[in-house]
Amino acid sequence: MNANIDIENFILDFSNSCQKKQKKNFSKNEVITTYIKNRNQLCILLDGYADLVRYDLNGNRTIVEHFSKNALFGEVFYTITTNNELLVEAKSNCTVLFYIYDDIFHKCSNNCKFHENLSENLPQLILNKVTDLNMRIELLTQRSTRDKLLRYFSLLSTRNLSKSFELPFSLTDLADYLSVDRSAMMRELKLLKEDGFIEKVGNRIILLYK
Amino acid sequence: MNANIDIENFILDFSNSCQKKQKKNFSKNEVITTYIKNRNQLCILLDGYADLVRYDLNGNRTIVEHFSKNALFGEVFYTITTNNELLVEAKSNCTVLFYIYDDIFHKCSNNCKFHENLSENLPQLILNKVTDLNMRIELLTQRSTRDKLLRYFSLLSTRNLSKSFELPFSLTDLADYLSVDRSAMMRELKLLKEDGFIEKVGNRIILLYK
DNA sequence: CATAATATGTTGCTTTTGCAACGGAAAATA
DNA sequence: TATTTTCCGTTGCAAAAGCAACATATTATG
Repeated sequence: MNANIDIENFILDFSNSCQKKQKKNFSKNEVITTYIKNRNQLCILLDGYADLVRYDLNGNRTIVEHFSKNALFGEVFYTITTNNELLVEAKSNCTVLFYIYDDIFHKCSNNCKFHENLSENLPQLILNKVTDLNMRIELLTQRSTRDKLLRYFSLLSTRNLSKSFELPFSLTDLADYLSVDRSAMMRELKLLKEDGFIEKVGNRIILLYK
Repeated sequence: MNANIDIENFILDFSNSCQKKQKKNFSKNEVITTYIKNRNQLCILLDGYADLVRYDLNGNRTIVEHFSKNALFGEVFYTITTNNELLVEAKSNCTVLFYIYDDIFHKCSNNCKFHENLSENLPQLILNKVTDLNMRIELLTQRSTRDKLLRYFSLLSTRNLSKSFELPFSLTDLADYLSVDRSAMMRELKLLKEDGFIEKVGNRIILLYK
């Protein structure tokens, strides 16, 4: 998000040199990849939206991360310790670059342009991921559904530089993202409207407080 | 944790060259640093234990991260958007290296050994942080206090390669780490004992299931 | 060692959340 | 366009979690 690097050029080089990579298109709702230990797959979302989703043994679905253009994902970011399924699902038509690495920070033997760019830009991209994850943690540590909603709305408001913004999720998915029950979230959403904190027009939220 | 880099040597060089850094000692319960926007401070915990703690407007205390030897912290990892206080508190006697950076990934003009090592090792250290944060998120997305406890215990069990392990937290702090009410957590802990899931001897937990 | 401070353990009560179920709206698909 | 599927919105009831208060144990500290 706050990357001051030339990601467009990076992506371009990423796509045009070296062999251990592959570009693929996906339609909405297709599974882009699953996280499997030791496969060493790194992915970049070139276009579209996708979610990292976990299905646990109780049947709960959790949206672990929400990815948009230029997001990095793959099991390199994950220490896989559970038997839970971890899937990346396309939420729109997507273009994804897959890359299999030996050592993620080392240049390949070919000394190709792609790897030069990768090792140059990867640290900053990963740092961006850290700040994203820290924001996610701030959301999840809110103690009530109301606080989670308000914190999330405030975040979107800041990002959009406006008190009025579109939700990037369906309400069903928002509940899975905040890790709460959908009907309980709907109830809280209604209370927030009744208490004059927000207005909701379709998929658009308008914050009414200071 | 899974860093296959020579962190001891890194730390050594970190300590012995270049000027924009400072080594300090802290006693238990002292505040090591607070997160302040745009100060560009990066810290490495050379020794001891420390917590990143957030105090919110409702008076809740949350342990955002728990740091041990060689952990990286500082506002570079954080997009500070709230008015909440973010403090790093020493949980034992600590030695901390502070470093003020201009551009975190660029070598300084001196071309010193410290910066050479920093830019070499930082990416891997940050990647480790990502995997830590992802585990933290997995914990926090558990839907009940029971599931949070069991997930956390399972994690410690894996780390210690044993069904029996010491808690690195007081129970009060554990509640703040899992983002739940302490008394509710104590109740759940009792139920876990009664239901035969765990045994608890002082600060030691023993897992009794498969 | 005495005393203060902090942590553990417990409980009754209240509030919040989850669960299950349903009808209607909207969107996807044949 | 008709029909199926998914999503939205709601509710009653049950379960879980939070709050407040307290007693006891343990740990720091003068």
